[in-house]
Amino acid sequence: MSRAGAIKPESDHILDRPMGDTDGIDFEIIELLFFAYRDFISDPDAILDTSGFGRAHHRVVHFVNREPGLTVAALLDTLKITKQSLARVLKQLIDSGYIAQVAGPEDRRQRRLYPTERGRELALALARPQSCRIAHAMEGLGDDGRAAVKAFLSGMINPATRGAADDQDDAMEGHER
Amino acid sequence: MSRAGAIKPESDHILDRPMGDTDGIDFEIIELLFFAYRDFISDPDAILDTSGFGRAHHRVVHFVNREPGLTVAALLDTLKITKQSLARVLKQLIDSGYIAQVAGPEDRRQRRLYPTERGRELALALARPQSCRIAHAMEGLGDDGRAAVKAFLSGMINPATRGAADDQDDAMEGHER
DNA sequence: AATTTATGTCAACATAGCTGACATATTCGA
DNA sequence: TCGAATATGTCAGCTATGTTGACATAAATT
Repeated sequence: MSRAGAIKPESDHILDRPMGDTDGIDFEIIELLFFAYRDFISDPDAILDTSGFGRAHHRVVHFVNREPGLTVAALLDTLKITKQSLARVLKQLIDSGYIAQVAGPEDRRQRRLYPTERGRELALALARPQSCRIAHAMEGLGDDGRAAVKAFLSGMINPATRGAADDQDDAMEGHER
Repeated sequence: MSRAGAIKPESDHILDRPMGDTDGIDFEIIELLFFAYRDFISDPDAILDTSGFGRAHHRVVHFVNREPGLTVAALLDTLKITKQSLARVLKQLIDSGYIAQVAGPEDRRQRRLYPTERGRELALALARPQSCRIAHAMEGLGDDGRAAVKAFLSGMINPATRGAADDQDDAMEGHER
């Protein structure tokens, strides 16, 4: 039924020329990023399907393992999702024994999040294929090429976010946010 | 209620050491990719919110503009989603006048997809901030650095996908898939 | 004429995001 | 010390976007 009407829309100003590089836009990198990221997350996705978890769980497990003891607020800030959204997956991860909560030593309102051994194993299992993929993609590159990749990716990140990401080796204890 | 039980799970083997670079895993790039991609799609997301569309629409509009006349089957293959999933957003885009369908000249079962001027404008508007972000991230890099970035991103893509992405300038007419 | 192909469509479901409202425990400031 | 602010949890419902399975139609192929 929608068939007959759609056949010859000659009035609709149809364009048949590809949107190309005449517009000064770097479509190549845009598409490379799309495909690269899609395949990049397909590796952990396959593992997660087995465990009954999803990408949301992946992110939580990852960051809790990267910064044991981080607060719920800090995690929310990193993930940029709502607490209701986090609550769902976090509860499952705690109930399944991948993550444990401990009341904050100073501020006992806080629930600091720690990985269990099980949680650590999962995080590592998820990171491994991604690391392999990265290593493969870096294969042909020299130190300067690798540095360029890091500089590029850093430059893609918003300043506010970048602040947190750059300080990945700092504890930043004392002012969570 | 879940409060009392969660405070002191000393039996649970809690880990307080960050999952670090002792495991031979490149967590830095993993996180850079996560943040970079998140911010990368936040630009078009903001525009799409205005139009009442979402990321799914973005992808469809993008690829139809990049390869006008592509078939539904080819688009499904690029996006790697089901036809039912595509149908929803495609219908909206057609109804709103962003994309037009034309029966295939040779095989009239095909619905070849073309952008309208409106669709082209939307695709460009969505690509522009992404291109700016990329240009900014590339700023400090020389030609070799830029080449390294492209090589890296290409290397991150699965071979099957990479085939299609590499041929982006080919018409590939005659064997859609 | 029968089958395969390209596409569309209906129905039901899952994941993961969202808003809004409200509860509880704890800390902090006046 | 009391009231406000903070950190977190939770209930209820909505949206976007993916999934599977089943079936319909038109056109091409054999």
